[in-house]
Amino acid sequence: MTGMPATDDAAAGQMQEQRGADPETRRRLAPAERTPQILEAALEEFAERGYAGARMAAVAARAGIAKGLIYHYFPSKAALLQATVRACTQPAFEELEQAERRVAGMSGSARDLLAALIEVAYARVRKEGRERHLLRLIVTEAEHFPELARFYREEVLSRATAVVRAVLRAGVASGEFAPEAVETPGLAEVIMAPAMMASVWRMILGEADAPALERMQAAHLDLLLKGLAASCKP
Amino acid sequence: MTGMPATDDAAAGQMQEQRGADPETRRRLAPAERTPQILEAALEEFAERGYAGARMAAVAARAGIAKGLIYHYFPSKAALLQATVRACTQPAFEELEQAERRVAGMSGSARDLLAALIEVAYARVRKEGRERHLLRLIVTEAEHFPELARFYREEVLSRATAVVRAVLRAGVASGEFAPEAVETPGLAEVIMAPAMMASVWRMILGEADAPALERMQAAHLDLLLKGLAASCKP
Amino acid sequence: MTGMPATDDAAAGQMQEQRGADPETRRRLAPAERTPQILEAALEEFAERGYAGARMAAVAARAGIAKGLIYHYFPSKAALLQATVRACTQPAFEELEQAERRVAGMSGSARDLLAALIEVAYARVRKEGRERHLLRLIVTEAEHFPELARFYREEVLSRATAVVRAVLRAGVASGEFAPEAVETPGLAEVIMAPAMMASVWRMILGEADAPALERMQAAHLDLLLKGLAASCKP
Amino acid sequence: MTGMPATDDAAAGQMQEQRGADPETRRRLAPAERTPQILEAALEEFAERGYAGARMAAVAARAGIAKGLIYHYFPSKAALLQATVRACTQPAFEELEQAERRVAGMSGSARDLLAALIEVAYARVRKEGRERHLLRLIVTEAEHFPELARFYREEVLSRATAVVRAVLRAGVASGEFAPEAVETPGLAEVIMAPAMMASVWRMILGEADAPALERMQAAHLDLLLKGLAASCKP
DNA sequence: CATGAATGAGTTTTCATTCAT
DNA sequence: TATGAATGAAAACTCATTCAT
Repeated sequence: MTGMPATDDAAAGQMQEQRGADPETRRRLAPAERTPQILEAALEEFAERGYAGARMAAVAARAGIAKGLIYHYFPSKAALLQATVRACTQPAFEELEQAERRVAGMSGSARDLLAALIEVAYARVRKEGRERHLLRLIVTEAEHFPELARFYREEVLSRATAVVRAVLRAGVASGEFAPEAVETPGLAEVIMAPAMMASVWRMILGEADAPALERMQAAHLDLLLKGLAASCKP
Repeated sequence: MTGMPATDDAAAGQMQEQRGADPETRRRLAPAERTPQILEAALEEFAERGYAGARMAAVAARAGIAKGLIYHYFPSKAALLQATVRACTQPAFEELEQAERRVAGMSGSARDLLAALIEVAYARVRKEGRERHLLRLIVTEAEHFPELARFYREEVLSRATAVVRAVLRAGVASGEFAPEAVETPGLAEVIMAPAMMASVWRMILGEADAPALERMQAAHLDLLLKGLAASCKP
Repeated sequence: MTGMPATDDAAAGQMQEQRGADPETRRRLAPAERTPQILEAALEEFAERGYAGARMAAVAARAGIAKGLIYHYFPSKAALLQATVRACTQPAFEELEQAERRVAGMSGSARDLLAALIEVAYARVRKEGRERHLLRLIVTEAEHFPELARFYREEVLSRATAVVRAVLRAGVASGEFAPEAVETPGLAEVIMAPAMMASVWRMILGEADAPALERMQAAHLDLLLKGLAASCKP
Repeated sequence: MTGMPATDDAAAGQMQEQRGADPETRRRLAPAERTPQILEAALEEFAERGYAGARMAAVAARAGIAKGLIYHYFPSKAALLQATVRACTQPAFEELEQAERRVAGMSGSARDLLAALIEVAYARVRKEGRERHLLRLIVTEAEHFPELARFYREEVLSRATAVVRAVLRAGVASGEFAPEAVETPGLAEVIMAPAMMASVWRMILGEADAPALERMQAAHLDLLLKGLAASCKP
């Protein structure tokens, strides 16, 4: 009994669920390549666990790199979240703008416009991935990270509201929608709420247990068309 | 987003002192008194910080007791959350039932019924307190604590849907609402979504920055009345 | 949702494995009755878990009383162990003395005496209960509680050695045993070791897996009779 | 037994500093070096205090590292003990095997063989260090950690018994020992018990107060030679 | 005498962060 | 740039002991 041998099983190296390839390949990337890799991993981890529950080690593992390397790119956990939000927010912003332009650029009746708007909205909900993660982050951490609330307010809510209002104005102008549609404050929010709530329900209940999107979308459009129609006299 | 973690607001200074009584005497309470006290504190802490972010010491401080005492009543942090959810869920359930009965017991036109339903829904959103906390918990932690998702699905979503459908049926039966109202799946969800989303917006943006409730409520009711009306021919 | 109800399941009162009778019966005992009850419980707990591993709450539970009551009788955990050892040690001491006298009082050949001695020794090993617990305590805690070592040295080892020597002397005197038997230091220890080791083996391996007592006893006696015999010329 | 817990001897003062190197630099070692270092420290601590009494902080201090580092290598206190036992057990096993071979490889009379066996056994007892610690651990914690009991049963007891039986067989074959020696079950255990008990006595009473090894060894061998001799007619 | 709620000083365990290699 | 061993401060949890009832 001269040397106490290292027990093979118990020792080091738990939680190696790297993503990246073999250890050789993963070395020496330029910051421009490494950064988005880390941010992607961070987004997933933060969205899944929340800020407090996220572990830097887990982010590193998801990114397939060592813990320490994160600190070459971001000075702290908080900074990583900040960067994550910004990185996430930028494309989301662009995508929203795109959708906005798409709707704005449309010709046709206001009813078709509305239908297109609704379709775009539910399409966003259907989509997996970054946006869902971002929403999760917003809902979960907005209270603690004001930038998230700001982004949601300015880039999501008010933009969406603006688009809806534009459509309403077009409909009223063309005589398709009742004139009140442009004068009722809060209407735009009511109009877009169901699609957004569908997203939240999916967050809470999961894809499987949440209300079916197609049905909601159809019922939603139908209700709006009737409810906004100029000819409608309740 | 300048100094990431939003300066730990209230509880920063090092855990605020007791709640009510004098900090001197060590009060001995019966478990039946102490338990809800702890659960109350836990609900606040969990809702405010999320499960991972919540600290047992903070719960104890909120309840005005020593850390260790919590473990006299609950064996672990997870168990405390579990108990908190259950305790929280029970009264919430009862209140929902009450609201349900109130609507069900109403006489009058379906349009009045609908108005009443909407009023009840927004009234819930307006109310501060435990419910808001519970919602926060659900949205934030449902993924990690299935009981929360279960509660939301069974006690909130499906109940609410049922009530809405009942109103729709009544309206169709009385000829006030168009017949499709009872046949369109997903309609009930669309109908109640705006009120629920209003709650989520308040969670994300705070009381001040969220869309105004009264406006939404009015626009919401108006849209529904028009959209559901039998006479409406879009 | 007015009061947060106490969750029935999670709350208080784990580990009630009282021994005593119904809660009414167990009240108000005179110290003379309560003390041994506690000491008994303490012995079991200390023997089973060791000093550090023993919990006062567990002792109380074993004794069927409340934690606090122990402190009416013993000022601290250490004091409880001390008292336990003393209480345990006293009867053990008496029993040892008795066995000593029994052997001393025997008439007959030294060989019979030796057989009787061996029988007494193994009988002790066979016996369950307090002694086994005391031995466990001694082996486990002697290092930390000198009184235990002292007791073992003075009351167990040296007494046992003395008895063995007396038998040897008798055998040599009667010519049955070879004269060296009284002059060889360490022989007495060697003679009694197997019975004691049998006890230790039972501690380590449990009743079931330890070497069979009957076989050891027979082999032991046989070996001694041959090995000590005056007629033996190896 | 005056001041119960025997004044915490060495480690009292507040945890002795490092072991070897300068306390300044933070040394980065390969796991293959650090692991045995920790296991060594753990063995000492566990042996000295028992599982329940051992403190992770003390293990860390003995190893000259920070508390947290232990958890880099072992997930919990229990796992550390487990690993310690395994690590400890491996060399012990090898040494036992060596001793076995040494005896097996001997030529000469069975009496010489027996003498050699006894010498090996007492030599083990005399030796300080890891073995003593392992024995302590086994005696103290076998009940709670079955692996310890298993190791003792399979690697110590049964091996030792086998060696003794081999010697007995050789002696009977050569006519030196009486034929019963191979047929008496339990004899092997009786034969090796005194050496083992000597170890236990040292554990209980300390080096100083335990029966003298040399005397026991001499008396032991003498008794065996006489008791096993073919020529002996008691 | 008796209870068990309450405390507080530890102990184990976790993890962001640092730094030797 | 990259690693993961190492640290330290904090958080979860335990339990001997106290004390209101």
